[in-house]
Amino acid sequence: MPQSTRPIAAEVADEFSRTAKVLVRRFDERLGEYGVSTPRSRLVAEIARSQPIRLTELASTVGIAQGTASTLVDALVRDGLVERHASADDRRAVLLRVTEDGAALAHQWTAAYERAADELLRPLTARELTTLRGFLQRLGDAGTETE
Amino acid sequence: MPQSTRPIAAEVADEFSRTAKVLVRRFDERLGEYGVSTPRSRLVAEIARSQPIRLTELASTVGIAQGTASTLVDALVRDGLVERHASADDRRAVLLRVTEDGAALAHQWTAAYERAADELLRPLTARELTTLRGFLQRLGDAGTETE
DNA sequence: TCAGGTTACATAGACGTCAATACATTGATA
DNA sequence: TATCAATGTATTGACGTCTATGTAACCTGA
Repeated sequence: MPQSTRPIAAEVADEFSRTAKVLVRRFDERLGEYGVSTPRSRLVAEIARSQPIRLTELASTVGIAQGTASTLVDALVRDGLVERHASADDRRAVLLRVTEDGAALAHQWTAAYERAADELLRPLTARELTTLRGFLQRLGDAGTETE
Repeated sequence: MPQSTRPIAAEVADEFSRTAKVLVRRFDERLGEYGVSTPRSRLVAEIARSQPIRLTELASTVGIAQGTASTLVDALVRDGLVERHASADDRRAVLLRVTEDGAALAHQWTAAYERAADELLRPLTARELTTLRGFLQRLGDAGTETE
């Protein structure tokens, strides 16, 4: 009966894609109650945590392309949550900071993000979460290394 | 030293998002060599595997919204890889089948997809992959259940 | 038989994302 | 100092994705 000739790796890839989409959707639902999308929330949180931070560093920390970060930050600046400052050292660089409004919202959104994470990942025990984090890091790092 | 006041769940959520993006990107690179995107490849493969299949069923199997599936299938039909047939039973329904060309490409793309999966998931052992699959299923299923 | 709710699909508009490109600045080298 | 490659951002065009909505067909109960 089991015609599972489908390789385990392919199955995991399928499942990964599925689960990633489901989780993204649920995160967006949770954060949507606060009137913010997940990407915006993550960007503001990261800027608040590491300010002042360069655009490129922000992009790589959050794991998005530099161009994407540029566009998203643009919207945050338009909304008055983030400010761009020229760097004194390097006039090409842009240093990002949150505004007062941005800081307040960042605080609120970070809490909401953490609650959502806690809730959505509840099916796994703390021990399993640690294992999962290890798996994810190994998968994400492979190929990024010194090769 | 460790100021890891950041909850483990939030860290895992961050890492999940990061890794998902990295993997998606790498899959696209691999499959791009065959002139196809990952979503297109997965759709054609699933249609080939389960034909004739309804649009809605296809969408839920692959884990995308029905409207998205509709748009993507549209492109596949335009490219002559997939055909839409009216269902005899239910005139609202659309039954999807691959064309001869589609079947040939599906075969090739499925192989490429499986090779890519095997390669990208190589950092984990077979045993770990099984564990990971279980984690993913539990995360994805939670909330979808009989509640 | 027909009215109203449900289901299947298509379409529209918005968003996040990427790669590729353009531009300004920097740094290293001749 | 003049030049040229490398670096930091912004912009552009394409794609996959979602939700919300529209339309047609189905089904059920009076």
